[in-house]
Amino acid sequence: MAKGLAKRSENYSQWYNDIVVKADLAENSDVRGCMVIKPSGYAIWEKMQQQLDKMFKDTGHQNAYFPLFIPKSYLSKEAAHVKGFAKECAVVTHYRLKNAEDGSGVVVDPDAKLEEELIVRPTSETIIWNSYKKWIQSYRDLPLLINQWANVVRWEMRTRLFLRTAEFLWQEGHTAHASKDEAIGEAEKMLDVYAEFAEEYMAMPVIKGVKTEEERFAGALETYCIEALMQDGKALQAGTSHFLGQNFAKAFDVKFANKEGVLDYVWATSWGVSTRLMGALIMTHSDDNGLIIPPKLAPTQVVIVPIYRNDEQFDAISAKAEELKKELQAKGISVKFDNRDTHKPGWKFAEYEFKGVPIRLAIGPRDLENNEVELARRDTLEKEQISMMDLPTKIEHLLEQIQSNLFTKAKTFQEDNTFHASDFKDFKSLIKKGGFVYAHWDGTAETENRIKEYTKATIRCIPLNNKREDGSCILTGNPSLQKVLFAKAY
RNA sequence: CGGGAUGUAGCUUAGUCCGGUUAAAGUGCGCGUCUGGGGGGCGCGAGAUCGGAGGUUCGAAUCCUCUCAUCCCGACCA
Repeated sequence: MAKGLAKRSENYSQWYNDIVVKADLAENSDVRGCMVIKPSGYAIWEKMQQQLDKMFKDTGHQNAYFPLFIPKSYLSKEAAHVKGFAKECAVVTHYRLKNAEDGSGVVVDPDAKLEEELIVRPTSETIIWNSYKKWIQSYRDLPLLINQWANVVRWEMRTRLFLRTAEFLWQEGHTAHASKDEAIGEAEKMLDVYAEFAEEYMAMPVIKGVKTEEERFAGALETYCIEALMQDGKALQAGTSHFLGQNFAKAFDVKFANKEGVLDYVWATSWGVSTRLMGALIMTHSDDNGLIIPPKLAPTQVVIVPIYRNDEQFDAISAKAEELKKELQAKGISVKFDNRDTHKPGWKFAEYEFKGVPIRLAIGPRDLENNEVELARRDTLEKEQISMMDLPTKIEHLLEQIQSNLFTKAKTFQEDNTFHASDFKDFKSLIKKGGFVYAHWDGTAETENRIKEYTKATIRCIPLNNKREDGSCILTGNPSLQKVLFAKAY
């Protein structure tokens, strides 16, 4: 086990925190609830961004940027929306500081009070729809498919690095459509994009579904989500996509003339994923030896560590390593040759293992003599001596293998920890154990809340393409048409 | 905002109950040296006005008062 890292089995949340801090991904800042994302962590986020951005563009979206500050009056235009966010908004009330008269520093200048307070965006629906009103007049202006990469602020009481922070980074897509069906199609399409990203790139299996009314986004008619299962048996919502109906169009008076010249409100969607995905990535794959990053998101996929006793050996190894590095780079593989003389090989091994680099190559004098390298893979911790012959091709294939192995492992874990409850007693013990639990539910918010009260478990989603099966609610015994997915959640 | 706790070196902490030389350790940092195939050994060194203010005392990290800050548990949550 890695030094200074808690074991998952003993203290899961300590383990998570240790990984984030010791793998140098992020740290708490002096600003309560806010984090500093360090270079190692930000590099992974950039890989995620790059891929998602490409997928958004491939599905016809364009990036734009809207203001950080939202006039208070905008936020209050959609009733359900403001209700959902009111309790966690940061508010700007003044625009100037001045020197304190007693010389103790600066104070807020009471003369610089804003006419109307500005809200630091918790999400941007309102300010964006205020613009859309000006942009949309005709069916020819539709669909409008916009995404923005931004930071948002939600004043959380209890925060955890990446999983819940007061300020976080995300993307938010906001689209406008001429028809209801098209908007629903868009929300579903983006959910598919998220699911594909999660499974193909993060190697994290997810369940696609819709939220119950209780769990729905403030202002949405339907909230779609992808839910993932973490190693401690708790669920994590990894992405959401909302069908907003005409709620925002009505609140901001966004109408368009259709082909017949008749005015109608436009139909809307919004969808987002955040730096919370970093938390999901960490908790899906990592082990008691540290972080594990799937190759497709690893900023460094291969690291080469030289082992030597003198300058002569170092020079010979460096020449070989540089050559190998070029060959790997030619195949689009990101490589780091760690030629620092300030750290020893053993130290470097531990370091890269902890930081989750998928493949490590060690080259020493013995290897050079035999035309071999020592190859260690992070996912299985296996080490083997392999010939330099065709090494780049072997590594290329191995990276693909590691990627698929991580997904398979996570998928197996998810399957092994998915259960079906037959009655409430059964349900309680399954939930206590952790994992996804399918159970019949009578469809009422009241029952949902009572179950939450008794067990702390919530309905994560009603899976898409769910099997219809008649049954009776585990709590009330009332008729139910299908089982829904319960779990304790982050 | 209710309940509980803690502030001592960059970090983690001991010392506080029961006041007494120059405030201790691990880790990290710097230098030297032996080293180098899994976080290495040895030696030397820098680094703390003990959260802040006031008080009690011959003497305060330690006792008292006030103050500031942070953390944990609850209500809320991408």
